[in-house]
Amino acid sequence: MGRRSTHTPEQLRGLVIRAAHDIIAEDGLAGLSAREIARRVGYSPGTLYNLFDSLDDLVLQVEAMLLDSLDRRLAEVEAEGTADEPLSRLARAYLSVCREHPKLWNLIAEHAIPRGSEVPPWYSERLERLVARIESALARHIPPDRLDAQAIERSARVLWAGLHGLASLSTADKLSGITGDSVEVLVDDFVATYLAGLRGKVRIGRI
Amino acid sequence: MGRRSTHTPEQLRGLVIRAAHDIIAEDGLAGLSAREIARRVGYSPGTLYNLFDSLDDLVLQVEAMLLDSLDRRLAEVEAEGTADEPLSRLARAYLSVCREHPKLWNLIAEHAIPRGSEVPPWYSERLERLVARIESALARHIPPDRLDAQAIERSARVLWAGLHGLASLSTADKLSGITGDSVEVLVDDFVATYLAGLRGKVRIGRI
DNA sequence: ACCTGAACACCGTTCAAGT
DNA sequence: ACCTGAACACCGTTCAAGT
Repeated sequence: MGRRSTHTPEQLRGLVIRAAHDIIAEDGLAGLSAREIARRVGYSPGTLYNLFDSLDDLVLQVEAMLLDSLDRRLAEVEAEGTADEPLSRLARAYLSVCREHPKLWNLIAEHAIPRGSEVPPWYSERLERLVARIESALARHIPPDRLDAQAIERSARVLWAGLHGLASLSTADKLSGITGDSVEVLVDDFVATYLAGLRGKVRIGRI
Repeated sequence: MGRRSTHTPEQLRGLVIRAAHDIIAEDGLAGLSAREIARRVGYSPGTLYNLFDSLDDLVLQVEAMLLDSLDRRLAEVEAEGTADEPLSRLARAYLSVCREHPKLWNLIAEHAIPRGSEVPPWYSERLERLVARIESALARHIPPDRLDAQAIERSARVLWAGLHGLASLSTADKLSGITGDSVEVLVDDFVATYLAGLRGKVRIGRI
């Protein structure tokens, strides 16, 4: 056996990442295996290890792809400029992405950092980009002279984490409850109430 | 081979659950295997399947144990009655439990429902119990005549999900940021600001 | 009745051997 | 230079066979 010129390394990387993406979308992370990916792309399992350090590394690449597509979606929504408050629009867009592909999105929720290592910088940067979108939407809600940069960053992180928690519990079906408010209602309540609290604080100069 | 009278079935169940608990605390869910558990308790792997339907079932039992111990911890805190607001105390207690045993706690965050099945009722009940603690703490913050039962349940769920998101992202190290507010600061901000918003709404009769 | 251990159908990962 | 496929050390789960 030997070299095949059918795919350049970049093409092959793309094929492999897409195959992994599809498997996870269908069967979740549990359904993913190096052998199954190899089967789908028509190469042997060993070849994956020419392209990626490990399966964990490959999964991280899929996560990066997802974060990028989420970011693009949020950018679209930001550009829309409908009557709604920008933050609610962001929140609802985020939620709808999670609900369209729950198994894919679960990756970001469930994937703890592999063993002893750190979150790679390119991954953190993508998270930062998402938080930055929330920050800029926040800045349009609160007069900037009333809320310093650190307070905005803090609030943006709280909003991001809250959305994450709501989406995460919702896709895991751990948020049902008796009265059964939908996640959408909970997200709207969260954003509106937190913002109301923030405006109140700004008004009385507590920040 | 054959029967051993060294342990009653209940004792053995307890030993197995504790062994699984310990393995997860040390190495995370990835380190768990039926064979390793069997090794630690000194039985063969097959024996586990006399006691549990599957590894997933066993893991769910560990989660139940964790939710119970979290509930006991919150009950203690509730009884304390220090000067702090009860909700902040609950939130900080919850956070400290997560931070003491991040790998164990990650179970609850990362464990999606196995394949096609539902969350078992005894599991949902335990989640309900936690949310109920938040509800009763909330009721002490807001005059009950100003906030109906459904609104309290909604707010309790939002608070619970927000805490979950903050704890989850924090243990996954995905919340770091530039200015580096600690999770404690973020949790305090979340609870205080959301509550402020809630009080504001109550005051102007929006609910 | 309870427990074992071999067996089945899988894994992730490595690496000599091939083209 | 790139790819294979056998090999290694693992999995979860089942079940005939043993006491």
